Amino acid sequence: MLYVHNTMTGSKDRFEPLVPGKARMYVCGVTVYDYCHIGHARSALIFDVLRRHLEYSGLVVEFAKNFTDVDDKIIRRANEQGVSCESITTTYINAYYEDMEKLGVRRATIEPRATEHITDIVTLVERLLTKGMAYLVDGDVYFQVDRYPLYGSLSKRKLDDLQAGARVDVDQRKRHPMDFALWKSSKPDEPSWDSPWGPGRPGWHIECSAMAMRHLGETFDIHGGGMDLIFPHHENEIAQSCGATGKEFARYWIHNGFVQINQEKMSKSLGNFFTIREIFKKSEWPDAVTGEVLRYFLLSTHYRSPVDFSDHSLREAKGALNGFYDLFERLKEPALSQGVLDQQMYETTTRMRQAFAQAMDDDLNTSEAVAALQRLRGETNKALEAGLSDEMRRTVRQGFRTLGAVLGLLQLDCWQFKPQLQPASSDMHGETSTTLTDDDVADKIAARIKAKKVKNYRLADQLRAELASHGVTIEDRPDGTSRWKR
RNA sequence: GGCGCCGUACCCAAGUGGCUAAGGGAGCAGUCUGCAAAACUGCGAUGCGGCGGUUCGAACCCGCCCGGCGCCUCCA
Repeated sequence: MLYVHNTMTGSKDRFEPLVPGKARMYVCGVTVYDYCHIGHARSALIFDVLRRHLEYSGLVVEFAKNFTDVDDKIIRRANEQGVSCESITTTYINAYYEDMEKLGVRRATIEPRATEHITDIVTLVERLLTKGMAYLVDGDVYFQVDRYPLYGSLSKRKLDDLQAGARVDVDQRKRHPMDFALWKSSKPDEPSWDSPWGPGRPGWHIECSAMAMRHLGETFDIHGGGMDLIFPHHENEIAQSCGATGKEFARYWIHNGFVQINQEKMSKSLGNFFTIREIFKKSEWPDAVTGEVLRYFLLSTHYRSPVDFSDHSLREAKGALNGFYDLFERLKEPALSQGVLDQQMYETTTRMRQAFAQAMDDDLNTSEAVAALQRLRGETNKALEAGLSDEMRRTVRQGFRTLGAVLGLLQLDCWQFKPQLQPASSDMHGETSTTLTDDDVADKIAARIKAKKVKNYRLADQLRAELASHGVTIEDRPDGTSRWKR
C-alpha cells in the first residue's frame, strides 16, 4: 500500500486511485528552449520511478508529461538565432529524448504539446471568462485570483502576504497584483493563434490545466514536478482548473527537491549547472554505465531532499554499483558444489523483496530500497561461497533484475563494455587510439594464463599491468581461468 | 517581512518515541590467492549541530540558540 507525501495536505497520505486499478498522473515537463540539466534529470527520473513502482504494484498507469513549446524564452532564443520557434522546439525536444534515453527514463504514455492544444486552451479561458473569474484587458486575458477563495492553499500562502512581498513591477491594468495571464495578445513576429480576443498565445499556466483535463479528465490522481513549481505554477493551475470546473483538480501533489552544487541551488545566473549531455560527454565510462551511475546517484537520496552533485558522488555511485555487477559475473559461473544454501537463499530473496516493496511504498524511499538490494547482494555473496545451484543462481539474478527494474537499475548484461568511441584520434602524430578491443583483451588474458601455468609470473604480472594501463582489471578464478572488467 | 527545509561516523545517506542508530563509499586489520583483484570476517558514531524541557524512555516531540539552504520573480 503506497503512501505519498502530498504537498496539498502536508502529510503522507495513503494513495487510493480515483478509479481502482488505474493511476492517472500528470507531470510538468520542460520548456524546450535549451538542453536539460541534471536537475531536469532528477525530476524526470523520480516520476519515472514513481510510474514504474505504480506499475509494479499492479496499477495501469496513464502518464502525461508535457512539452511547453510556446513561451517567451523560446521566442527570445529563436530571435537570437534568427530561426523559427519550431526549429528551436524541434531541436530541444529531440535533445530531450536523446538525454532521457541515455538515462533510461521511459517515455510517458501521453506527451502533449501546448501548441497542439490551443483549442482546448481557448475553450478553458472562455469558460473562466463566462464564470467571471477572468477579465479581458487590451486583448490580454487575466485570471482574477481573488475570485478563487482557496488561492494559496497549495503553497500555504495568503494573498495578503504575497502582495506585501511582491518584488516585481505591478501591471497597473491588473485588478489584483497576483492576477496572471491566461492569454497574451501577440506582438508582431511572435507566434500567434486566433481567438475571440484577437490573435495571441497562451500564458504559461493554462496549458497544463487544459492538457491535463483533455487527457486525464477534470479530476485525476497525481500531479508532479519540481518544488519550484509549487508557486506560482501549480497554485495557478489549481485556481484555473477548479475555478472552471468546480471540481477537485489533482488529488495528490508530489514535488521533488533540487540538485545542488556545493550546497547551493543550480542556476544559470550562478553558472553552476551541468547539462545531461555534458555529463555524458565528460564521463570516463561508456554511456550505459554513466546512465546507470547517474540513476543510482540520484536515487540514493530521498526524492524530497536536496542532493549535491559532484564528480565524487558519481564515483561513489560507480563503486557501489560495481559490487552488483561483480556478483552477477560470479552468478553466471557454473556451480562447483551442490545448492546447499538454495532454500535459505530463497527465503532471503523473499524477505528482501518485501523490504524493497515496503520501502518504495513509504513515499518512494529509494535509499531504503537500494539498501535492501545491497543487503541482498551481501547475502548472495555469502551463500555463493557455501554453494548455490545453477538454477538458484539464475533465480537470484532474475530477482535482482526484477527489483532493479523498478528503479531502472541492474538491467545491463554485464559491467564490461566497449569503451566509448574516442573522437577519431586525428592528433598531429596520426596515432591510432590505444584502446583495446575485447579480442585484444582476450588474447592477452590467454597469454597470461599460459604464463601462469608455467609459473612465469613475471610475464603474467607484466601482462596484467599492461591491461591495467588500459583500465582493464583481472580477477582470477579458483579454477585457473580469469574474468575481467573495464 | 511572510512561508518552508536541512544539520546523523572521514564522505554520501536511511531511520523521526522503545531491540546492538540501516545501507553504500573510503580506510585499517585478517582469511583466501604465486602476487593481485573480487569475496568473506573483524574494527569504526556510548552518540545523531548546541542548550534546556516534556516523557518511565527522544536522533525522533516542544522551546530557544548556532550553522547552512530554498520559495515568495522565469526556474525541475
